[in-house]
Amino acid sequence: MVGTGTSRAALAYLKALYALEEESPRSGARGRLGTARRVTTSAIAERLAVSAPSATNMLKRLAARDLVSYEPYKGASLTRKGRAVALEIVRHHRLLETYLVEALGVPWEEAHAEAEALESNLSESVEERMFAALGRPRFDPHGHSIPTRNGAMPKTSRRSLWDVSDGEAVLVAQVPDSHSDALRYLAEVGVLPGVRVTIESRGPIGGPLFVRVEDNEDAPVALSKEITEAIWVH
Amino acid sequence: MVGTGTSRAALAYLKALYALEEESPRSGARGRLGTARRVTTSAIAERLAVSAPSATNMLKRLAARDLVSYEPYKGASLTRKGRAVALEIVRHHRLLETYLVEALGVPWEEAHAEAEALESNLSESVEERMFAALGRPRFDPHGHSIPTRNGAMPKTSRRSLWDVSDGEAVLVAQVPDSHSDALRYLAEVGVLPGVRVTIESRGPIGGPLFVRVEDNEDAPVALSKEITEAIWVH
DNA sequence: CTCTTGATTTAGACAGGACTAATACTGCTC
DNA sequence: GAGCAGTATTAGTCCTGTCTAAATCAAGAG
Repeated sequence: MVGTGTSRAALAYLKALYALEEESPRSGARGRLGTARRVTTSAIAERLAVSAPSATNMLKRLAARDLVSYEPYKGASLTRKGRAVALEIVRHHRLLETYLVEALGVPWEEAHAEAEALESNLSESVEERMFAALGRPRFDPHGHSIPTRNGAMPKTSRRSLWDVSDGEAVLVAQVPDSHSDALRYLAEVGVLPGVRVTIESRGPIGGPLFVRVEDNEDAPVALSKEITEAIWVH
Repeated sequence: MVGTGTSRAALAYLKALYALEEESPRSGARGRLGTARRVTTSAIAERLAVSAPSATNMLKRLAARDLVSYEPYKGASLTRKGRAVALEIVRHHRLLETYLVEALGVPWEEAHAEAEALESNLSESVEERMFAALGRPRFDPHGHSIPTRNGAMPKTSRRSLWDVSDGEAVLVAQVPDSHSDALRYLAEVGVLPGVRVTIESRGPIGGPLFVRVEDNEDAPVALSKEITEAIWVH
């Protein structure tokens, strides 16, 4: 299993922390080099649908095990050790998603939840077999890159579809993995990783983006600000 | 996942209870018809490597949820409801074992442990997909029959190899699924489900059984009483 | 019928996780 | 620099599951 001796719940916190560190600060090209971006207690609590005190409580325990560095009122961040565990489980998750979709035909939008249920009990040995069976994939079905076994995470584009200017054509790199309704819709209109899309126009301030999908003669599809912010392109 | 709302630990108890009910009483052709064979607290505790008080405690809680019928000092047995949950998880377990071996090439003797780790988080949907991918198998790699989805358990032979008389030839129906050392050995010498074997001779009282494996010109293999008692034939 | 022994259960603690209510801190505004 | 709003943390409970030590039951031996 993962990060031996680390409970399912603790792993969930580490994973959430990892995700929040990744997505949040964009840190405006600043704050790189060890300036560990701290994540607030409430952000974690919200992400895990747990009360704030529960989060505080768990963060303190994870800190005691040197998996996160936590300073009261200042938020938390993963230690090197905690990051390794988080990456291990992210790898499990994404590999499982890929396997479920590719090998077992699980629908795209259900893969995330199924993988989440299984990820914390997947052994390294089975993981390795799935990895080989899939041909050592580098991306999961949503376009997220799969960390390597020794915990290296390939860099990916961080430009969101929302930030693309009108008329520009870009390649979809990744879409979110949760929110199955949204995923079902994206699959339906063909906005998938690897597909080229062009911004046709956009509605008034904060309004929807009208996107033309390659090889699709239909009317452009309308996508909300929220979803286009979560779609990354290059 | 399984038996919704039932924790991993509780499921382990139900599964153990099911296994113990199955293997124990042989009930000398008597005690059929509803005479629910009661399993002792200590048998469960031993099986799960847990203290006796822990077992008592859990049995009481399972009884409160109407999953087992439990009477102090008299042992416990599964209720209809508990049996259904147990069978569901047994199905998950055996299907997973089969899948791991067939589809992913996990070694025979490791399948049990890997399946155990995953079984309680397998959704019905993924289970169904694995079942279909395998061609709706009826037996797992150790020859145990896989309960149907609606909880019916096909009857199997209950004659143990130990009880076969000298010179008689029988077909191996099933071998145990745990004890990887023993399994590795059985695989090595070719004593597998579906293989025909003949009892050559047996050592002095309680001594090893010497078994000749079909199509194998080598010397007969020696198998202990313990292992031959756990191998079922027809 | 009583005693002894071994299996079981009760009692009492503890660790992990989660919650609500109450308190304390931080940082922004004036 | 004081006040306030909002965020975080502490306090105190609860529920699972597990353990050890102590008490209790059941059943066979005499």
